[in-house]
Amino acid sequence: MSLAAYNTTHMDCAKCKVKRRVYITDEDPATLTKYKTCDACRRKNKVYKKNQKLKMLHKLNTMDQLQRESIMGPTIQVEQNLGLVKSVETRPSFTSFLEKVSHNKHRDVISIKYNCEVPEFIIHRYDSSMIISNRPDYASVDSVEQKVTNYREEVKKKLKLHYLSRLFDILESLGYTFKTRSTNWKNNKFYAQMLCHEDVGNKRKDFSLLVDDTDVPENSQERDERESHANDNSKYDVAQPRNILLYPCQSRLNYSFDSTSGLLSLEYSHLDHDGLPPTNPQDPKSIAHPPNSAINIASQWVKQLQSKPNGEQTDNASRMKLLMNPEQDGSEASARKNGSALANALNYLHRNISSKE
DNA sequence: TCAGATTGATAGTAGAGTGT
DNA sequence: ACACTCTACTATCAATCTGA
Repeated sequence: MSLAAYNTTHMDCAKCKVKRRVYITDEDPATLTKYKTCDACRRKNKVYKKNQKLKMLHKLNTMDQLQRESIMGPTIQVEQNLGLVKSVETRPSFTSFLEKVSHNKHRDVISIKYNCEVPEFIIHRYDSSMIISNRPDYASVDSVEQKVTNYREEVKKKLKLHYLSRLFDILESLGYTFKTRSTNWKNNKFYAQMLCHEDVGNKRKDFSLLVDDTDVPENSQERDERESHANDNSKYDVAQPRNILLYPCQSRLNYSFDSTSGLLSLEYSHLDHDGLPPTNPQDPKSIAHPPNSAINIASQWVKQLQSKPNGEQTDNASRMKLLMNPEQDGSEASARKNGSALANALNYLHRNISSKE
């Protein structure tokens, strides 16, 4: 489209109704077709939205502060700094983060966080233009890739050396070992996830839990077949029990590093093993998955569906009713079993909530 | 068995559009 | 000016795969 064509447009701004013209009401010709409002109106709206957001955040911050004060009394001034985000300098030190982790010896630790800007003398910032522009003419794409790979290796090494090793040392003294679950680079950011070595969530999900042990097939041929498969591990790839106890400790150690800004953030959660029921390492089915885990919920559903006596027909409505209210299935033993499981789960939940208050 | 990579899902956020 | 919805994008997390 020519400039003249743009200037003869009859499109009005949906907000201020001014006739829109390229380079007059709209700097970029593309915005004429992309948006229904002119640059000025969009700018104005953007400023307004930003102010609204700040107001809202300030309001929430004030409400949160009042709420906390009503419960715990006035807190120290640093916490209620008007700036919504604490500056890096006023944030808690890494040592105080480690100190909070150290409490995990006798307490559950839920979602404690640490953020900091890693000094440039520890990890230099990633700058793709530097890598490419400094590339000698003879350099191949491979060598650029190699530089990126080297940089990433360096990041991991330095994070480990300056931060993670200190954290692992504390965890080791508590008797906990965290292993890497996954790592991932995305848009110059490094994400990593670690889990407690003894966390049941760490282990392969055993979907045989969905079928109760007691559900041995009546049919002897079917039963023999199942037993023969039970010994055929290579075929069914069943997780072998190892000689360690497992706990539903809901562990979580996530950290990320922004290689352009140098920002490091860590988040740690882990339930104290002493307060958790250990599982029998010889029996994979004894693994106590957390009550709200998908596998437990699914398992409960399957059990409920299977709990009806053989041959008894149930329509969809009554089956759904049964799922919504499992205690009414008429089977006393089943009700007692499920009831106690539910009660245990609720007690466990309340114990955790009250321990955090 | 493990670390690391890949890929997909999802929650959160910013910005545009529109009506009052 | 304000409130609301919708959409696109981003950050983060989780599942799965692969190679050592």
